[in-house]
Amino acid sequence: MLACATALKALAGPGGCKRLHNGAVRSSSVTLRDVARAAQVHPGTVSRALNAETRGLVNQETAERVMRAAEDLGYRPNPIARGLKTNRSFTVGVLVPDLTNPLFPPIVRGIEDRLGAAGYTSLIANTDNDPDRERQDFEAMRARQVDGFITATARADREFVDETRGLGEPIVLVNRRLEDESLPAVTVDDQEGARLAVEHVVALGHRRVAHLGGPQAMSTGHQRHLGFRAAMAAAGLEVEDRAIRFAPAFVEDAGARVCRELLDAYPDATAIVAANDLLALGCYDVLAERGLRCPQDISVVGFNDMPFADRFDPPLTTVRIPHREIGSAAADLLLERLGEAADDAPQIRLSPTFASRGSTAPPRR
Amino acid sequence: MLACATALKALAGPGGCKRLHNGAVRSSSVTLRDVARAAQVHPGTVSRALNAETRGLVNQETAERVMRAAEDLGYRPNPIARGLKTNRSFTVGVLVPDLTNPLFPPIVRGIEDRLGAAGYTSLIANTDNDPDRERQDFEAMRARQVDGFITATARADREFVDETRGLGEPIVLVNRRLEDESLPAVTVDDQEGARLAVEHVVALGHRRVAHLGGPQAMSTGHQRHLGFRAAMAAAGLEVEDRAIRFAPAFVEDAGARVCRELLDAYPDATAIVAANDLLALGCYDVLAERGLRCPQDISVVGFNDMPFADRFDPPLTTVRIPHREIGSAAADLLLERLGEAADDAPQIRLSPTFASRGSTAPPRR
DNA sequence: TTGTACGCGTTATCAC
DNA sequence: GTGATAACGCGTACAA
Repeated sequence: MLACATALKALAGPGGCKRLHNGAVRSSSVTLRDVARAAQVHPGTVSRALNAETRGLVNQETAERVMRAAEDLGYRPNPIARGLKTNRSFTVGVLVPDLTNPLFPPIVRGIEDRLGAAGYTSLIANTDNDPDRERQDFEAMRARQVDGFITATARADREFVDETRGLGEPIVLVNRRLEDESLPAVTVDDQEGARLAVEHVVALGHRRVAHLGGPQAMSTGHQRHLGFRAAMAAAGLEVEDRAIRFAPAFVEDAGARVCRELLDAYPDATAIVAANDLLALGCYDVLAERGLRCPQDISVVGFNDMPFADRFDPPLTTVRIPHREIGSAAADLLLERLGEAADDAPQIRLSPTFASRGSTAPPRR
Repeated sequence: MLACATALKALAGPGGCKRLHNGAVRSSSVTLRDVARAAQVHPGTVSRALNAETRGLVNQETAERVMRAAEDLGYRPNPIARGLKTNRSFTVGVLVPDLTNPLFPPIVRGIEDRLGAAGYTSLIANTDNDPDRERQDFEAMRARQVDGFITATARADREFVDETRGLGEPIVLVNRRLEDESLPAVTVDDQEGARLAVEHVVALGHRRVAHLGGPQAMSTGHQRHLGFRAAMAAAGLEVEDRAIRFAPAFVEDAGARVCRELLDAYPDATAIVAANDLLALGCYDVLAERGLRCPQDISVVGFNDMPFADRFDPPLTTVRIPHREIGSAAADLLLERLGEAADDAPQIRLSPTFASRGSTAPPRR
């Protein structure tokens, strides 16, 4: 008996063996026509019978015969061919800055799980926040006929909007929003989150609270900054200019660098509200290098509740966001738009909660 | 002037506007034929001219004319159509148990970056270690005509091998290997890693060393166990049965549960070599709940050096593996096989290193 | 209700 | 060196 694998290799093409030695059926390349032959009908009929929406057009028992044949042969429609005809690939592009940033995996899973349940596959690309690379990924995905996009990348608004206009594919923003709210977006309520953070340290007795902000070109950085100011004002606390510094990126070393500036300019701060957990970790490093203890000497609050934040030393007090739900909500938004082109741009804001842990304590000074 | 976006929506099909008001060229759907028309040649010629491998068959200046026309029109070859003809999708399927497990993002990035550079796109699926879901993802990817697979999932060998046989697409294992080494695999040298861990604690003076092992059905769990035994023997240390327990999964709560059993059975252990960082974190929890201090009362060693392991309390001493390189090596292996079907099955073992941090110290008892 | 025929965008195999 | 033509697998008007 000729081994199936060998036969396949010899043929080096489609139409290989359909039955393995164990009797299991394997669709190496069984097409619509094969099913048609088996069911004694025309390929067109098979197409109709197998497609749920057109099944009504075909005789009940013919349909059943076809479906049984398809089942027997292990027929799997070829999405490539289907897409060529229908201009739909049932694929969506997901752009994130960096999958190794712990913020994104849960969001991506939220997206993928929801999209997968709806029969869509997601293509993931990491842009490293490089506009060129982002553009490139974008084009590559369009070339692959993705039906839509979900993006968590952060490009300057104008530029992004310009390139997005006239785009055939719907696009949903996740964990970021546009200033003019012209694109559907799912984020956490960043201002609310910042308020939770400020209220927490204020309740502990802090008065001299600093803000280690994120990039102001990103909506998260900007909104959290606004939220910080608003909450401080609401608490009747003055915010000096030197109490606020912005990191150019949401990464640890930027956080450390800017934290040094912040402490130099505002040495009597007793608490730092960071715009992001990684920035907060940068603070940890600076405090350690300056012999300051956290939380005894200075309290630190993060934002995002990244995985394992409760394992840090000290366990990070932080604003908790529903990562997974953010992803699935974005997927839902896109799914709606994939069906029928909508021209509204819902702005979904999910509520953050708060995780009080070991990096905050009442001030001693 | 009619807005382009509106026109597109009205047409609701291909062949929309090709030029935006700003003069930028956008390929809403410019095809080979459009280029052919523009360059005054036959579509076939365009195909040849644009494909690097067949370009030699076409006149130098004709080729240039075609390429310029393609450039001008912003032509992007449609991979769908190409795939239909060539039976290649330039897509590979990547299966991981769970992207939110911090071990995988760096590996996936290693894979994607390498694959992307070679013009391939990767489809990622999370199986949650559910065999049914894995099978399903596998089939879905085959249906999408992926050219090959890279999988980090852990299924029982036999089953997996059976379903893999006669598969047209090449497959590469990452971070796991088959007992019989019948499939190409890239892993770290797990036994070597376990040896590093054991030697470290032995050098610190530990004699009563316990092993919190991983699932023995997984090669990582199994190999690390073997490595532990071998290293202990090499150090002239006896390993009692009660000094070893296996967790059913590489997750924190399994680690905690089994760590309790381990400590109950072997209360005078002074060091625990865990098969994985998450299991080590489970140990942290149990030590804390029993009032034992780490490392003063008991030392703990992890495996993987997951991101932020140095931030834990205490900073986790662990075996360090080159996550990213593991991914890119796997991608390389697959890339080789995508070109020409090879029937060898290289077993690449990357060397682990060691990160000595705060969770280990000399024994006090 | 079902068969026919064509087209989606590309590549491959022929001629010329 | 280039053009014509036929596929690839599927969906879908249109005809029967």
